[in-house]
Amino acid sequence: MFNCVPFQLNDQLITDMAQRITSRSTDYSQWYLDIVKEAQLAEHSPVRGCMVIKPNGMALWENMREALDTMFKDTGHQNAYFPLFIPKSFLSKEAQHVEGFAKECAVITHSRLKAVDGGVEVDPDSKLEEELIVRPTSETIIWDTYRTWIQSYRDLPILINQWANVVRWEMRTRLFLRTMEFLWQEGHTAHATKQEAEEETLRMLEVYRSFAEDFMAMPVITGVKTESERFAGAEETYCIEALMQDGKALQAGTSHFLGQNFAKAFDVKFQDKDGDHKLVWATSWGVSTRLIGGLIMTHSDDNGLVIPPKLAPVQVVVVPIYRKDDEKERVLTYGDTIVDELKSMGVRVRLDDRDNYKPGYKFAEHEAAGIPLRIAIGPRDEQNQNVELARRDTLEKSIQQREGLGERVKLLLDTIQSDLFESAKQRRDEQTSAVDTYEEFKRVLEKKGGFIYAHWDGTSETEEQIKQETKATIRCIPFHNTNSGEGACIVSGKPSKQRVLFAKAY
RNA sequence: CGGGGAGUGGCGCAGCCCGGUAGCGCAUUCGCUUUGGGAGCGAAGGGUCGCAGGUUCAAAUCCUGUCUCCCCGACCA
Repeated sequence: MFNCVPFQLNDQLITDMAQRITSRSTDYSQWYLDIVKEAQLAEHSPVRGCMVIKPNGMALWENMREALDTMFKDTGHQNAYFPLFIPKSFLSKEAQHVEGFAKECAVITHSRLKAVDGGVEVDPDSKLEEELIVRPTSETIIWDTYRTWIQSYRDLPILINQWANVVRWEMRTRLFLRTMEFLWQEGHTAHATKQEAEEETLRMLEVYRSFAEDFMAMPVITGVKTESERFAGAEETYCIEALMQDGKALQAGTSHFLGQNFAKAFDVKFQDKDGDHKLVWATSWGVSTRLIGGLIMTHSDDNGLVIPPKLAPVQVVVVPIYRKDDEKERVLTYGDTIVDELKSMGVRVRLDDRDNYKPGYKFAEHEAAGIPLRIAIGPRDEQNQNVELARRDTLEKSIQQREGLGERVKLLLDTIQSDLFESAKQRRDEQTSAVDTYEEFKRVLEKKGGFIYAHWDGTSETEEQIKQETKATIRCIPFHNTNSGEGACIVSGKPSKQRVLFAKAY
């Protein structure tokens, strides 16, 4: 009997959950902020638009970073570091680039403060001859450097990645999704041929797709951006697009084919085998802490965050339950054997032996933090050589034998990882529609949201009109289009080769 | 930058309309009882009420200015 109904919900818990469900359906933003807060990921900083990433959030980012870094190195890349400050003149060398970023740059104009009755003010005498920009992205300073690194075809390709922080002075910010300062990686590569650079662009897009789906368990659509959504200075921008639970799209990563734009702007040439001097071909690609936002909005439920096992800083938490000192000793010793076994098998496990919280509190806390698996052990479990295993994703609980626990935990973590992906994918597919008329487009967007496949005539004018009238944008022209086939543009009626992917986006 | 809301112990809030020297819940510390779904009781500590002016015998409260945060738009990874 005990094993069948080990716990009971109390009134308070039911009330709390009801309130949360209500708040989520009415205000997704608040729900998102609650998750960030309860999972102890980040908080607002005293500086407008910035955030303090707390240890939980940083541990998650570090795991993501490590997985990505491994993938970058496996594809032949190396890490390097370039300056935070960029001379203002660099930014103006590539015409589209300056247009794209000029409106959101932090500018350093002075180098000193001076004390003035109790406070400080900017010393006017310290005005810089040339202002410095805090990098919004590093193409310019990197290509200025590449000029000195590249002379011969033997110097190519250069395959470099940088982990850094960048600043974009955004008008409106949201934790993780759009902060003024954010952490990211930016890859910058230089190649001898166009083909090589194009291959690199797509190779890195595939790395991002694989990371999003295999590690984050976040299904994405890969494709190419339209001209108006293209990165400032790129010839072609490829992206991975994810769909959040509220039906809005999130651009989760981009990979740009930069052509010879930056090589021209910074005069980066190499002497080829044939003796000719040629301009270098370039790519850049990046993902940011925005991915944490994507992770939260893809998997979380009303009990808090859900982290896929591959990325979870703690994969399994062991919660001991006891009344008296002799029970405590027995249970903790029992717990130690479990922790030792899991550790030896490479599982990231933590024994929560804090004495000042009751088990119920710990359960709720670990659920909010998104730990994939919980093992609860009490005196009876110790006696019967059992454990109670609880999955974070499904909230299912079961009694398991102690014997062979390590193997079962490893299997279960794998199962959770793939189940998370499958259920996220199912959710996304349910929120994906294909339409043939503008009326239907508007109706679906209004009532259901999500991804909408529709025919488009390929012009920026039509794209802009749809954006103005519905707030939906073309997320990408997908590579693998299950809704392909020719048709007519939903607005202009002109012929269209394939449907493109629309959604309201973050 | 436009529209709306809000800044009061660590966190969440009440008090403001109608000025009179700051209160509640959670958290913290100590004690006892507890521990299988966010424990109970008792006691204690902690706040120049975002900031700067002004009105007044007296300002969390009224007036002016200013900064910040949240939500909705325009911009963006």
